[in-house]
Order: sequence, then structure tokens, then C-alpha cells
Amino acid sequence: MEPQQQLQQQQQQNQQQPNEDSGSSKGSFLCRQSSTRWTPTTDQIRILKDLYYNNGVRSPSAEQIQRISARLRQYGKIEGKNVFYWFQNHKARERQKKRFTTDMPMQRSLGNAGWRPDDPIHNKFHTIPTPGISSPSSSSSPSVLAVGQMGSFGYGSVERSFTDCSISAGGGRGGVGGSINQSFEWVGMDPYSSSYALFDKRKTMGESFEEEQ
Amino acid sequence: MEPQQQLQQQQQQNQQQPNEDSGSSKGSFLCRQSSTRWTPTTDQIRILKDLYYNNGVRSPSAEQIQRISARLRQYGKIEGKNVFYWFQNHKARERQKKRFTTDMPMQRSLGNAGWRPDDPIHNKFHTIPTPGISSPSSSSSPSVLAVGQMGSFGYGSVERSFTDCSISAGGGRGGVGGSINQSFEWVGMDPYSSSYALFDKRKTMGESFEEEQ
DNA sequence: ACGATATGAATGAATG
DNA sequence: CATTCATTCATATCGT
Repeated sequence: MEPQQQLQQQQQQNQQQPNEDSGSSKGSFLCRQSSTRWTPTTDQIRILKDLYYNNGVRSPSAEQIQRISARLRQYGKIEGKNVFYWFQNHKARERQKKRFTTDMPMQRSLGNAGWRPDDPIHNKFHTIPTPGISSPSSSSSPSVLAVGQMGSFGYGSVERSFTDCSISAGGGRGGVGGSINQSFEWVGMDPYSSSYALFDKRKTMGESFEEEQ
Repeated sequence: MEPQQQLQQQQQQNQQQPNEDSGSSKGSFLCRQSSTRWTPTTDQIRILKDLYYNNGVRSPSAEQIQRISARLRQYGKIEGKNVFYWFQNHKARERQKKRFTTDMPMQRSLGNAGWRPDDPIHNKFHTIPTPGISSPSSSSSPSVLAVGQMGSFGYGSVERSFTDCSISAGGGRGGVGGSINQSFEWVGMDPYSSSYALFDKRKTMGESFEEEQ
């Protein structure tokens, strides 16, 4: 496991518009679909990380996402979902990593060879890392707010006690490719039903639905 | 606006008959996929979408769920809760996507630039069934019933209209590397923003057993 | 070219 | 319903 992206900061592919390649990515089917996948520019990443670490933004709400993406659009093509996913992923992965690092009853006397904290720009420690690491430029003032972030690491170690695993086969099926009958009849869907039954799912879910029919 | 983005091929967790997996599927190894989580088969998904889009089923009631799952069981292992969650998620995500993209109260900068129109594998046109096309199989008689519930159709099916991708202007940069202003203002983030409504609680009983043990 | 890793995207499952 | 977490798939990128 390499440390996150150690130095991608300096030589990303091209921090401009990743689109418009038209150079045939894979099959060149369908004209240009660009890269299919959003490739953040370094500036975008920097801002995102700034928001993440210095401002404690972890799960921006829809409105924030809109704003963020609008703002980032200056630096390259980006859409709301990209921002959304970025935060989700970033948070998830940070946690995932931390989980291993922290709860791993492994050797810790390795002299730190394990793996670097990460991040070229800011460290994983959102506890305000050196308020002024600079950033390639000027006006970035650390700001006070950032501190407001709680370090909600907690999250009990939810053990994976799934004792299920019963993959019991569904048995033989008939002609699938045949046809999906036009539903609703069998769904028992009358125009009038749909009143919410109020059965509470949550814990009941296990019995409520399951089996028997 | 950019059409490109999700037109991949047919990614999606393909995994036809997850049941039992008898013998390695594709490739050579990697057979044990017995994940604890339900992996819908393409047929199941097709039916679910058919119900969702063509029949307007969004929040099926308990009974409907029973029926649907029973029906889908033909195509693979499935439980009621899977159906329940599927609809919940599908609906929620459809809404969310809209939330990210549209609903920009201020400044109408870029058209849409949103999410995936939807379905990777089958794609249905939610723009009214148009009695003619619709699904394969034409056995039963649609109409009538369905109408009772639909009404939520007519989204702006984005459809990948090749509108080029020349979006995002580099705008005046120059200060890019220079300064990421300390965000939060534009992100609309105050240290206090709780960010959520929190109205009624609806705490049905306090039962609390089970769970981890 | 591959193989490994990093990370965007998608979605099932939950929780509030 | 909205939001979040975990997992997994897909692909971009880098190393050798």
C-alpha cells in the first residue's frame, strides 16, 4: 500500500480540460465519451482537500455540493456528483485506512516504515495541522473555524457478525429470457392500495418480509 | 452540457445468477462472491425498473413487496427487504441527483450537468410508456391500474444529447495556484449549520435487543 | 504489456 | 424521506 498519492501533485496528467481527448480511449465507439470518469485537476483536488481538512467538510449537503461544484468548475469540468462522490470516498477511505492502522494488533515497532500518513498537502490529521503550511500561495489563512470539527472517530468496532451466509439457491428458474409479464396484477397493486402500512421495518425487517408468502 | 459520462458499457455488478455460483463463473478464479448482500440479477433489475418506471411503483406496500419478491425469486435469491430497499434507494437517488443539479436558486450558470440518466443495463424511458414500445413481452394488459399511481413521471429524461462538452471555461485564472480563498463562505457553511431538518422523530417503541452479541 | 494501487462511481443496507 | 456507511466494480495511472 503506497501512501495515498504521494506526489501526484506535481504531475497529474493535465490539469486542464481532460475532456475533448477524442483520441480513442478504448474502442472509440460512439464518438467521444471523453474519459468516462471525472479526472480532477490538481486545483480541484487542492480545494477539495482544503475543504475537507481545513474546513471540516465531510459530507456536504446538496446545497453545498452545488456551490462547491460551481466553484470548482472554474478549474475544470466537474459535476455535482463528482463532488459528492469525492467526499464520500475520501471519508470512507480515510476511515478504512485508519481502521486498519488503529485496530490492527500488529507490529508497531517497525520504526515507522508502515506507511506515511499521507497526503502531500495536508495530513490526515484534521486536527489542524500546522496552521500555515503554506500552500503555494498567499492568502490561505488557516482560519479558525476549521477547529470546530469534531474528531468523531468513535464508531465502535462493529464486528462483522453476519451469521447468515445462507446462499441457498433459488432453485431452478424457467425461461428467463422469455418475458417478464407485465406486472401489477401479480403485484397486487390496485390504484388504491399504497397506503403505507406503517409496519415498522427496522428490526422487524427480518420477519416481516422474509419468507412465506 | 456534457453528455459524456456514463455510457460506459454495461458495467454494473454483473453477476447473473449469484445463487450458489456453482463452479467458477467467468474467467478463472474469483468465484466466491457469496457476499452477504443481495446481488440482483439482470432480470430482477429489469423487472424492478419496469415496475418503477412503467408502473409507477415507488413505495410498494408490504403486500406488494411480498408479491414482487416472490415473483423475482424466480430469477434468483431475493428477500422482501431487498425489494424494499431497492425502491427506497432508487427513489432516493433519483431525487438526490436532481437535488445536486437543479435547484440552484441563484445564478443559473450551467445547464444541467448532472448525473447519470440512469440504468446502465436496460434503460427504460420514464417518459411515459408510450403504449407501444414498452417492455418485451406483451401478455397482460397494462393500462388501467397503472394509472392509478403514476403521476410522478415526466422527469426531464436527460438523454445524452450531444451538446458538446465545451463547458467549463478556464475563466480568468492566473491566481489559481495562488489562492484558494478560504472557503466556507461560498460553500455556505457556517460552523453552526446543522444541516438538517429534524422534524418529527417517530420513534416507534424503544425495543432494542438483538444486535451485536 | 502487465500487475498493483489509487480512486471515481454505483449501490445495497441502514439509520435518523 | 434524507443521509450515511460499507463494499464492490471500473478504470486511470504508475512502477517495473
